[in-house]
Amino acid sequence: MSNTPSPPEMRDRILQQATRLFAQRGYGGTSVQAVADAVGIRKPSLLYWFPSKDALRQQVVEGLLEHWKREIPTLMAQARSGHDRFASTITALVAYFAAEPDRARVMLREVLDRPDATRALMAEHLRPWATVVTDYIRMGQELGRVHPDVDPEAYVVMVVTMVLSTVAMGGVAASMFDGASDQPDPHITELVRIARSSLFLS
Amino acid sequence: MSNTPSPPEMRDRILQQATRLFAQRGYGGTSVQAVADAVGIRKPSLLYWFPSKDALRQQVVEGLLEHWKREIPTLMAQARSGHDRFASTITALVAYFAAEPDRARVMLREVLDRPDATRALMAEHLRPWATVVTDYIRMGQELGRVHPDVDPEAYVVMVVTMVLSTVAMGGVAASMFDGASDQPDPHITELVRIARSSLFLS
DNA sequence: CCTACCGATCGGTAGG
DNA sequence: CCTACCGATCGGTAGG
Repeated sequence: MSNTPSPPEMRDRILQQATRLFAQRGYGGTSVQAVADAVGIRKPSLLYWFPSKDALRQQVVEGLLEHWKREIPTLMAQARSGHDRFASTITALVAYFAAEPDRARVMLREVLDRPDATRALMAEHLRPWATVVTDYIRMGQELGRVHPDVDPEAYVVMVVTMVLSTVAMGGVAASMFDGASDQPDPHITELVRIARSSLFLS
Repeated sequence: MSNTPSPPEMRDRILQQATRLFAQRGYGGTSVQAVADAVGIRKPSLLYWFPSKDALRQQVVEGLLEHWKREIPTLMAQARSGHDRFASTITALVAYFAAEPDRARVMLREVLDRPDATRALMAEHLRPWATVVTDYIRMGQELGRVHPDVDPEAYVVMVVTMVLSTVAMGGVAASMFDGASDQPDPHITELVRIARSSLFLS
């Protein structure tokens, strides 16, 4: 009788296109009309599923964090001990983000646009996992495997910042040396090396 | 006879306010009207000094890069040899950016908004200095003072990324652990430690 | 540097 | 999910 698709499908399609456009042009640079066009519906139809542009933004961000909350445990499970485990886990983490750079871009933009609110949201969703890592680092310090002068909290923040930024900028300064922006691997390799080498002793 | 101030003054006032607003709200989220209001002039007056919003953006970015081009040599001169020199230089570098975070924020946003054009611009302005650092690293490797598996180019990119992002996000995840966002020092301290410890041997 | 003004687009609502 | 429509604001121009 009605042409209205099942709610979850259309909501997801809208969120998907909104994420893509927010990532590329930013929230302020993206009109509701542009998102509607990308989905293939009229603007008022979009505003039926999301009552306002700001509500759409909130849902996009909330969706990102829920997504990570769901996926991180799998990545975390790999890292239990030693250098190799650590390196492979952080590699997996970077690869995971690198596979969908738009999520990292939206998150970075969100931090720039609304620092306080975004910090609060990230804290709420990610703190449990951050705590697991900092506990692991402190244990490593007691065992004499991790540099004693590592600040566990600050270290985690810096690594997250590096991963997010590197993925989001997609090898920004790759062409600081040559014009090739299609091969981000050397930077990711170096990122992993830096993270590992600045953490463990020996 | 005329109320028109000397060109450089008004241009600078406009660029200053535009930098502040672009940093806070992004280019797409900032109207020409908002910049004019901040300066205290009418919109058409702003468009007399800068022919379009896009021209204003270009001048803001160009101004940032020229500014850094002028200041970096001073910071660079400190680092000639050894761990201490390196640490103090990178600390000075971070402190320099941290003192005016809006510049870092605009640059980060610019990379997100227009990746290719921004990479080209950064390359043009910063490549000479990047080369100095990579040469220094390679020399250190030959002398056995720097980790042999450091990728000099990628290392520089990663450190620049870390510095820019950390300053721009102003301790994003500071409140991933507690609510205090007014004390970015531990992150910067850790940043310097990571950069140093992942570069030098011993 | 200002007043006056432009067409286009903005986010959003009415009503079905 | 659509058509029709709203006031407000957008970047920009004319002309002085």
